[in-house]
Amino acid sequence: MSPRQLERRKHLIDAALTLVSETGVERLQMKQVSERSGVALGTTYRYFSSKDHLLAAAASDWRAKLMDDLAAELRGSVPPTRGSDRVVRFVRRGMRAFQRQPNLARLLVTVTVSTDPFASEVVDAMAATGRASLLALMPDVPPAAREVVPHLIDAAWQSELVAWVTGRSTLADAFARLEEVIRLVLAPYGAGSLAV
Amino acid sequence: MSPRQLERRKHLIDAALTLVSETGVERLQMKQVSERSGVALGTTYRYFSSKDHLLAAAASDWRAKLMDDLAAELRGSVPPTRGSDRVVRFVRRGMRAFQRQPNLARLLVTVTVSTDPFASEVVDAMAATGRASLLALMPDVPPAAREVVPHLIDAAWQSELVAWVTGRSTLADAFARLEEVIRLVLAPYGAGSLAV
DNA sequence: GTCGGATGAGAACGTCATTCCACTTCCGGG
DNA sequence: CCCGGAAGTGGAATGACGTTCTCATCCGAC
Repeated sequence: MSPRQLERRKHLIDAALTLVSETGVERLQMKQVSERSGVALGTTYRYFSSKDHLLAAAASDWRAKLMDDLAAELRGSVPPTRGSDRVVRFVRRGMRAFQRQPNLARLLVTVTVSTDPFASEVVDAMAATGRASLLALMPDVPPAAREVVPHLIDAAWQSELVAWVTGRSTLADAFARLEEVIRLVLAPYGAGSLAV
Repeated sequence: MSPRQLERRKHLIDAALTLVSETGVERLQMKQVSERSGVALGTTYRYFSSKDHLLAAAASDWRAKLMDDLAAELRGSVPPTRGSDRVVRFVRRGMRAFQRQPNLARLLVTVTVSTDPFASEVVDAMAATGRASLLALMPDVPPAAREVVPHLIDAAWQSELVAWVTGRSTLADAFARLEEVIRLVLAPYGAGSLAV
């Protein structure tokens, strides 16, 4: 892919993200994306074979930025000693980011349930990095649980995200439940850290 | 609502469920529903103000039947003593039901992420009954955890359902992970039951 | 019976995603 | 430097639906 093409691709994704964050996924039209990005509609389809494909790419892009920001943000502050606090803090910041960009949060959900194969790949990749980030925050969890626990927290997070995005719960409630889950799941491993 | 009208409503929902299970949600057309049910298209919209509304009603209906079947099925066999086994067995049967009706499972997911207000209500109600069923299977969980634990298992279940429905994992893998989650979460409360 | 709301049957409308067309513009190999 | 084909442009055309509309007919309450 030539630099020129990479740039076009980026413009498409940026335009999609801008438009989604402005008006929501459901009102996103391919024509708008093409206009806003300065790429012809037909060409758009040369880069992304379908709207779902573009949405998945855009979601992935945003999510990557988000994780970078989160990592940087956390690095800048003193980490709490207790494992569960670290995780809770991480999740709280994640939720805040969603709050700032509700339309992009909804985009994430849309892509998560998309049956487009590319979307599935992207979602898998996102889930993997998410679990890795969580795992990094819980060094005291024993090997036997290092697979399940992050998976579990990720699932709970997804679930709250969906509940919030669909208007079934407030962000505060969602976070509260999520925090409860985290504390419950990490409780058995917290003692060691406390002693440090 | 007259009996006549209740019947029409039922026909609409049945037709929707039949068509969805035959061809999948994405190919479901309102026109087909109207033809298959013998209710005029315009009338359909008098009963359900939108496709989402109809889908939500249909999903709710199916899910209710499903839960009844599950309850009956479980009642018919000897319950294992250990709490986590009971829950695992319940979830396994649930998963099998999804396997039998993948298109309806997908319908469930579709409705779960729908932003239609009626859909949200329905999803909330479904989640509540699901949690109640789970809770009934874990009598040894102490009061402090009787809210979180079912919630947690439900979230994990949702998450696996989505992963399966979108082709990100096989049903076997989904169930295996789910079982692991259940055992992990219920481990602290299992001892008492074992002793019985 | 009679009248008004409900229904049937299906045409008509409006909104997109996706594809096509007729030209330009680019770009790498000769 | 030149040329041919690939890539891009701008926008029209297509096709698929969800939703609404029309109007003739039906049904139940009075």
